[in-house]
Amino acid sequence: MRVSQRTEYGVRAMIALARDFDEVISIKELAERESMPETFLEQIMSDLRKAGLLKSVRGPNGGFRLKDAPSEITIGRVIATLEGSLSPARCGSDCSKQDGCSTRSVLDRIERAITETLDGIYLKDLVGDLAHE
Amino acid sequence: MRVSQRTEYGVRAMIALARDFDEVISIKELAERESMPETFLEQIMSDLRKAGLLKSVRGPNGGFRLKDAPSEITIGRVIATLEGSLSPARCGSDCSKQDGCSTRSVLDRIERAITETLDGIYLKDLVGDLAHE
DNA sequence: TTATACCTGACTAAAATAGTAAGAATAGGG
DNA sequence: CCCTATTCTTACTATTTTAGTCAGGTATAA
Ligand code: FES
Ligand code: FES
Repeated sequence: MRVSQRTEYGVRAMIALARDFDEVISIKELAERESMPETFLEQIMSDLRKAGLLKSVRGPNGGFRLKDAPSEITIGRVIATLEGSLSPARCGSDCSKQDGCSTRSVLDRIERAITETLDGIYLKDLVGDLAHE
Repeated sequence: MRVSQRTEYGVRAMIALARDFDEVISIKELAERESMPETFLEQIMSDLRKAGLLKSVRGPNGGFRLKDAPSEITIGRVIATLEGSLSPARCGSDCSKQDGCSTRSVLDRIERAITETLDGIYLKDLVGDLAHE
């Protein structure tokens, strides 16, 4: 049930952008600051942009910035985007056997707990923290 | 952040044993009932036994039974055993950078939420549910 | 027009997962 | 005492996922 490295990078990138959310920061700069692999980060940023969490600026002096204010983006939204979903279940919400499935009822309760927790944490709540490799 | 197949099998096995917790049930029987791969289940049961969740009986008519009553075993204990821990963090609790680490503070909050949720669910609460492949 | 940076998709190496297989140890029944 | 059913232990293998790399294309400021 561990979170992927990819997700961790993404979260750290979002927090870094939240730190000075008025500036446009390039992938190169970001990767250096947070010591993350540049081309890998590129993919991750692309997904976050497609999900509507980031705005990108192309060309020289281009880069990324948050689409919304750090006080409006929850970490739940970030992780759900990167991880695909917050549910630990192996089968989708369309699984035909859902009804009365014991494993599912447990897994769904986990999802609810995670969602409630993470929807209460905003990027602005984390900008003061350090970012560690 | 998905739970492994292995963990799912283990949970289902525990619930099945909770259904008639006064009987000794063999791996073969269990694997058949729940349609799980027999030799894979064998490993899982072994771990659960080593963790003190099961008692085993060797020889003919042997098998497994719960060590404690279904009203005393939480699903949190089961999953923590199978999964190693309930924490989604990538680095252990001994990580030197823990202090003020942004990712960590988020991940620790997730762990707390999961733990609280799962420590409130006992095997006896799930015996009524069906088990699905 | 050129350098900078995002964008895209295909590719690869390593690690984790999901099993299989083989045999040793133990215990009950004839 | 032997046969058989079962757990126990370890080693191996195939598949999938993860974590990245690489090569090239596209937009844009200067
Ligand atoms: S197997 Fe899909 S919900 Fe239980
Ligand atoms: S890197 Fe281990 S706690 Fe942040």
